[in-house]
Formats: sequence, structure tokens, C-alpha cells
Amino acid sequence: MADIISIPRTVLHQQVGSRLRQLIVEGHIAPGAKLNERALCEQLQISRTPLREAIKMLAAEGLVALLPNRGAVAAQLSAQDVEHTFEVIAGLEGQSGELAAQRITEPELAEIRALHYEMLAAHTRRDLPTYYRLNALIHNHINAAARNPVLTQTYLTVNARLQALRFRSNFDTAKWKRAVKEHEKMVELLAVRDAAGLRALLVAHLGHKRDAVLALMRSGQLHTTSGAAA
Amino acid sequence: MADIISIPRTVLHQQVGSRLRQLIVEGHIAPGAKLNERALCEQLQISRTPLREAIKMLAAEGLVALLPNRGAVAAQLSAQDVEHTFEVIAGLEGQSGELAAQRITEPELAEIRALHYEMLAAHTRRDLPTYYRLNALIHNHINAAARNPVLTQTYLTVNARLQALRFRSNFDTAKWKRAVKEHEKMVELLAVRDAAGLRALLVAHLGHKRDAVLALMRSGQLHTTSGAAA
DNA sequence: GCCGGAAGTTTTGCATACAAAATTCATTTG
DNA sequence: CAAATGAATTTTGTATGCAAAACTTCCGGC
Repeated sequence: MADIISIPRTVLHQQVGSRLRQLIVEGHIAPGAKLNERALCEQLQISRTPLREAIKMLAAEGLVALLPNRGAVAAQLSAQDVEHTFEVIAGLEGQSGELAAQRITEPELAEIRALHYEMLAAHTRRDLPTYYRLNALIHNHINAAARNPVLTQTYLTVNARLQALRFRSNFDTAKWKRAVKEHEKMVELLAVRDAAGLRALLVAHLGHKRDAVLALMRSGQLHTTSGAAA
Repeated sequence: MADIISIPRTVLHQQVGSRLRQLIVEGHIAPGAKLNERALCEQLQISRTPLREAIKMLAAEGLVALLPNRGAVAAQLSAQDVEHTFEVIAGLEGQSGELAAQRITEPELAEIRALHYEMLAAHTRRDLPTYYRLNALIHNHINAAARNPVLTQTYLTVNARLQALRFRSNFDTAKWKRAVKEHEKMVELLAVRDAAGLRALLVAHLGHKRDAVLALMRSGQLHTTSGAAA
């Protein structure tokens, strides 16, 4: 009963890790950009030790690549990397949906339905940021309904690499409409607990997303050029 | 043309990471055991900096758990953790098989078939270590045939957590026989490129493995007692 | 004018030093 | 004698120092 006022203030390398992850995922550190230790130390007001420990964690997560004796760079995905990553994400999210359809409770379903309607509103208003926020929220809720923390963690880790692409900018109207339709179907399939159907839909959904991202990459509208990120 | 004789000798924290991973996966560091920095430093003849960096990587991989201000312990999986992890592994390996059936080449298939016959020999001789080595090899080959490095990497990372259980010790004859039969079927399905069939078989295969491990855990024959490993 | 190379600078990698938290252990007190 | 308290020790977390590798810059030679 000693932690009433004290915010536990987690260890520094964890905080630094979260902050770096945010910087990369939100694009403030561009894919391929070098992570200069001195600069980051000054910016975050810490010493190099916790910074380097945080960088090693991010490397294990696949968010940065370590170049021996040359430091770390933010991961940069080639078109092939993107394809491979989407393939894995599709599998993970498909399984997530399959399990969610088997395990979801009525209140959880109701919440997802509510989020879905909010998303429809955002779509109608052409409010892309809100749409994306709600979109991610719905997927997270489906994931949570699968009741498998290992699956959730794995999904989040792999997905973080894609978020750095920030393919949220461009979105053509027809594709947006289809995505909304697919989401509608998701809720229906969840409601009738059609596990196999939801898996198939989610895999297809991710396939469409992948195609859109790859098209953007090929047209050069994404700052991802090439280079490995293993 | 300067790297003819010089083995690049990767950076220290990577080497330490590999060594620690090996120690944990092979059970030389038992699940739940504390990772004492001073002791490991002396054992590995290094300073604390690269050791701590390596530990942070392993934490990101889920092989160790970090306790703030109390160091790190080797991950210890509860029965639920094992269930969740197997669920994810089944999904990953199922997808691996599905893709492999679509993408495998004849030479790859021939090699897997050869390994399978070697495994039959090991089974006949009741040579469990060789059997396990070949078993893992076959699964790795299937994984490789899927031609998705992201999937392979994800699989290896999640699977490493289970390897620490070392459920290789006990194995009842009937289950062993069934596993061999399942492997036989795997090769057949690969040969006829039955992607869906192979996926289903692998998922079932992993389900059986999970049941066997859980039974061992419940009967107390596995040194995994309880405790979170998030 | 361009290429090559050497000196200087920067940056990374590892070791060590210092501070704070946790653990241990002994002592004291009820 | 048990529980509790507090000092001593250990252990973790962070900062700093030092050496080697990489990068830069500048100069000379072709």
C-alpha cells in the first residue's frame, strides 16, 4: 500500500524505448535514417547507456537495423519486405478473427459495433484521421476478443514495422468504400460467430491493404525506396 | 577484397545474445532463474555493458522477463502461456505449410523426403535425439520453402520460448507413432501441393504437441510451474 | 580536374565508476 | 523465541571514460 501517489516511473531504458518506438512509428525518424547516439542523448536528456539498451530492444523488434560499428538506422522496408510482412500480418489477423469469432462476448461485440458506426460517421465526413483511429481501434478490439496475449503481442510487434510506412496519407475513394464494406461484413460475421468466414475476410482485407500500399510504393508516393531491414 | 582471412567477428553484444539464447533454450539457465549480471560477466569474460544490451534483446524476444530494479529472469511459462504460445505457433506453422505447398521446388521436396526417411530410421532405432534433430530440420525446411523471411523470423522467435521447456525428454510410444504418421502425411500433401490440407494437418499436429506438453506440465514432469512471462 | 591517401574528427563499442534500490543479516524488542 | 528494524552488502541502473573503427577533410600527384 505504498504506491498511492508514487507514479512508479519505470526504468529509463523502457521509457526511452517507448519514446523511440513512437518517433519511428510516427515517422519523426524516417525509415533509413541514422540514429545518432549523441544527438538522441541530448534530445532525450539521457546518457548513452539506456539509449543503447533501448536501441537493442527495438532492433530485436525489427524496428531498427544494427550496422556493426556503424550504429543503427530506422528500418526501411523494400517492396518485398512489405509483401512478406503483410503476409504474416494477414495470417496473424486472420487467426485473431477466427479466435475472436469463437470467444467474443456480447458486450465486446456491442462495443465493436458502436465503433463501427462511429467509423461510418467518420467515413461520411471524409474525416480520414478519425477513420484511421477507429479502424485501428476496431482491429485492436477484435484482437483482444481473441483472448491470446501472445498473439496480440506478436501482432503488435510485426505491425509496428508497417506503421512506420505511414500509408495513411493517400487513399482513393473506391478503395475506401470497399474497406468500409469489408468492415461491415466483419461485424456481421462476428455477430454470427462465423470463424472461418471472418478469417477469410480478414486475410482478404489485409491483401487489399497490401496491394494499396505496394501501389503507393511503386508510384513513389511512399518514402520507402529500397534496402534491407533484416 | 580485405575479408579473406578475417572472420568479421560480429560485435560482442550479438555474440553474447546468441550465447545467452543458447543457454536459456538448452535449459542451462532454467526457466525462472535469475540472470545475475556479475556472475554472467565472469562466466563470459565480458563487462556488464554488452551483457545488459544482450539481455534487453532477449527481453524483446520474450525469452527473459525484466523486473524493474531487480534484473532479469529466464522466462517461465504458465500452462496458459504455453497454450497461447502453441496457438500462435500453430497459426504460423500452418501458414508456413500453406505457403510451402504453393512455393516448394522439387529439389526442396526431395530433401524433405530424404530427411523424412532419416527420421523414420531414427524412429525405428528409438533414437530420440536424432529424431528430434531431424524433426526440427524438417520443419525448418518447410518454413524455408514458404519463402517468407519475416514469417521464418517470427516463427523462430516465438518458438524459442517453447524450446526452453525442453519437452524432448518424455515421449510415449503411441504419440510418437502418431507424430511419425503425421509427418508421413505432410510429405504427401507437400508432394501434391495441397496447401489447405497441409495447413490443417500442421495445425492439428501442433495441437497434439500442445496437448502432450500440457499433460507433461500438469503431471509435474516439466520444471515449469507457474508465473507470468510477459 | 579528378583520384588517392593521410591526418584529424566524429562516432561507435566496450569497460569502468558512481548512485540508488533491493537484499541480507544481525540485533533489538516485545 | 518471533517479528521487526536498521545497518551492511550486494545488485541493478545510469553516467562517464577510453580505445578502435568509420567518416571527413584536405592535400598532393597524375
